[in-house]
Amino acid sequence: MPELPEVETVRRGLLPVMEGEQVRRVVLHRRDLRFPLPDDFEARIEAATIESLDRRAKYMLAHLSNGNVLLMHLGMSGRFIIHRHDETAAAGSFYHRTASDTTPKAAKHVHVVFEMASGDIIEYADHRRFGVMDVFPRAQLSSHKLLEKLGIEPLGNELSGTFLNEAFRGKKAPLKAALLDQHIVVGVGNIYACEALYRAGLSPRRMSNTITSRSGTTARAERLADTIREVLQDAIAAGGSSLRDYVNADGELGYFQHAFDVYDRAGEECRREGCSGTIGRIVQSGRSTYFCPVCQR
DNA sequence: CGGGACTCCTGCCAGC
DNA sequence: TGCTGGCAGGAGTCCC
Repeated sequence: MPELPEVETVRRGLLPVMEGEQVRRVVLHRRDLRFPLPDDFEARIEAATIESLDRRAKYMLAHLSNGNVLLMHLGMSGRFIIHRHDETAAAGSFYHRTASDTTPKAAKHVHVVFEMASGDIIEYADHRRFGVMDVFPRAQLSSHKLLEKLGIEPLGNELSGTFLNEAFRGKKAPLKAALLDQHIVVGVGNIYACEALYRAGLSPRRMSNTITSRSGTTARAERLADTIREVLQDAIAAGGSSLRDYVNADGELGYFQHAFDVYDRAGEECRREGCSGTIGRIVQSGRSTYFCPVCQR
């Protein structure tokens, strides 16, 4: 599932075909993603050059030379498929179709196509249509509804035990729910919330305020801040090192399945040295939580 | 205002 | 074999 590391890896996969490149044409097969695409979506993008492709939380932000910003969110099933322009292809073939024609899963659900001036084609497929795209003037960036209330980035200097101590003071929601709350720390989804809590040895059911104190920080808050960052960094490193696999032969930027310690491991042995626990699964706010009831307290 | 339930959507898989 | 129901999950919205 696309959490921050997957979005970051997809962003890096898109850089070579997007950054510094001009969009020739935008083709929409349907406009109803999670929110309807604005009527002027194509017009705001066509002929513009993508000056940079950034990430904020789980959103990718393409800054366009015409002053607009293209916002893209993968939702749960969003995928990009890259068709590199094949210069060795026979004249007349605009781009080299690959085996993705035979990958019905993604090909069937291509909703947005960016035809680049380079000849490269970038397709966005999203069978569940939980993904989001929008285009708006750069001046509206900080006030954009989807961006303005986002919490801090987990990979920067802001995330610390002190920050979590402050954010979780007086917060009664379980730690798992607090980690999923994008208004506090962004980028953590269901999988990495489980993994971070496991590494921190904290129960997902523990009330958030129980890892805080009036003194400004606690050992548990420090530890959790560290494991959030580590879990995400490790996943990005794994995604980056496997980028060639990640951008598969079909040009599809898929989600690399990382090796998880607890996620989807219900009934299996806890991997912590000296722990004899068995990974359990519970449901919290409608979502599966995996954890070790023995070493997570 | 905080927190939980509900909602969007479709593919997939277990179970009958 | 084919249908059904449950599950997956990011995040906005609604309601208590």
